[in-house]
Formats: sequence, structure tokens, C-alpha cells
Amino acid sequence: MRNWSEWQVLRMADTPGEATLAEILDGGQSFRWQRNDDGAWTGVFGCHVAQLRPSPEGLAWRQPLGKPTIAKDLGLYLDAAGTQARAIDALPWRSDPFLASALARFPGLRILAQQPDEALLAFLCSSNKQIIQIRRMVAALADQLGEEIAPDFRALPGWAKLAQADPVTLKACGLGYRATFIQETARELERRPNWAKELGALETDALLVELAKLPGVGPKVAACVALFGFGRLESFPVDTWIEQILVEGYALKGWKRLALERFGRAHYGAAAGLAQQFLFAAARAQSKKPKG
DNA sequence: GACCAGGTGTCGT
DNA sequence: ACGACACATGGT
Repeated sequence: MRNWSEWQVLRMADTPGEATLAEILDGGQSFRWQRNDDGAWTGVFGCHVAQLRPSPEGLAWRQPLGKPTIAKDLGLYLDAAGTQARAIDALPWRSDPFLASALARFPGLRILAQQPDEALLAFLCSSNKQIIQIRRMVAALADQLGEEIAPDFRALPGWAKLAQADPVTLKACGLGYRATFIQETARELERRPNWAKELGALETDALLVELAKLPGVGPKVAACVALFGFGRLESFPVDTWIEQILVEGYALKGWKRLALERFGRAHYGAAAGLAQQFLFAAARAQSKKPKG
């Protein structure tokens, strides 16, 4: 049995409830969290391991014993300061009932502040795959190639490790044709240890262009990496879910993805990516079939 | 067995 | 610029 610290409470401006917490941790932005039998969540972000669970006082958390406290990193990762809550209020929900409905459905939903490398690797796996399969690929990459950061927990492998990885090992991670993309991107970024800092200095549009130059990164993956890995809340990824819900909600039948991306950024504004996450959650919740 | 999945790259017009 | 198709793998 693992040794964990005592539960502590993370003070948050707006504490997410159980359903919203599930959507934050298992809603297709990070792929490294798992729900335990007791309802708590166990996950890895960067080189940190944590468990989370809702509590009356706020969000409870703990970490493996024997490490410096991750309280500050966890607070940043979860936006405990509530920066996004203010950005959400600035969305055009007052004049957009469709958006307002999605916002009301997941109070406290937020974008996790993932590291650029983590977001890029995960979304390189994401193309043409279901979320559960992406989670398996990412877990396999950590298991096969990642450094152990606590007993039974491994970080994601760095680009150098991925670049030199045996193709057989990558194949065993269930990556399919994405293995080539990942290795080609890894070989490029291995030579650019400061890539995230350099790209982070760019305006969002330039950042998207640079990201899309990497093998296996197109407009959608680039938008996800900008949003989830670089904290660009205006970035607006358009995937099958968003395409469908925008066409439905705003009568945009026939619009292509690039046009929908421009629509989203224009309509929702500076926090379009946040709006996107609410719409994504609403779309998925709507399509979930009642179990019978 | 067919169809689809938080798409991308390539090759036609 | 736009549309059609292949791509590996597994099943919310």
C-alpha cells in the first residue's frame, strides 16, 4: 500500500464540484488522471503526483510522502487563483443563451495549466482516436519510456528519449501510424531544448503556425497545444465535437473547420478556448447514451 | 465485417 | 484553395 501525505485543502476561488472535477480531469484535455474506486482521482502532471477529491471545505489533495510540497504547483495547475473564472464572466454569455447553458452545466470547469511538452506529446497521440485510447497511449509511453517520479508513477518521456526509442517499443504503445510523427517531432525538438520558451514568446497566431510545422501537428493539434500547453485561452480547437455543436447551436451547416475556428475566436473573444471547453463538455454529455 | 475515433499528410482537380 | 483518400489500432 502506498504512503500518502495527509489530505490538505486547496483554497480555490471557485471550487469545482464532483461532476465538474471529473470533466476537468477526464474531459479530454489531460489524459493522465484516473478515478479510484473510492471516488478520488490519482494523476500525474509534469513530474508531480497527486490525488484529488471533492470535500465540503474545498478541493482536497495529497501527495506521495518524501517529496517537497507541490501545493504551489498544484495551485497553478488548477488555477486556484480563479483567473479563468473572471475570463469566463467576460465571455458573451449574456447575449448567447447557447453558451450560457453550457457554462451553467459545468460550474468551475477550467483549463489545466499543462506543460507544453506534455500537451504536445498527448495531442500528437490524439488524432483520429477516442479519448480512452489516447489515455492508454499516453500511459503506455510513460510506462515504457518515462522516468519514475514516485513508486509506481512515471513522468512522460522527454523528446531525447522518444527520439532514440526503439520503434518496437513505440509500436507496443499502440500509437499506430502516430509513432512516426512522434519520433520525427522528437528528433526535431531534441535539438531545440528551449523550443517551448522560444515559441512561448510568440503571439498566438505565430505560435500556431510554428507548432503546425511539426510532423503530425495540424491546425487542430496546434490549437490544443496552444490552449492546454501554452495557456492561450483565445486558441479555439475545432474537432468533430465542436464542429457538430457549433453547426447545431449556431446554424452553421456546411461551414468548414477553419471557418468555424475563425467564427469561434471572433464570437467568443479573448477566452474562446475556455468557451470551447464548456461546449466540448456539453456536447459529450449530451451524446452519452443512457445506460439501459 | 463495417464503421468510427478531440486529424494529418498527400495527391488529385 | 478545396475534396478525397490512406493511415494503424482498438472499441464511451
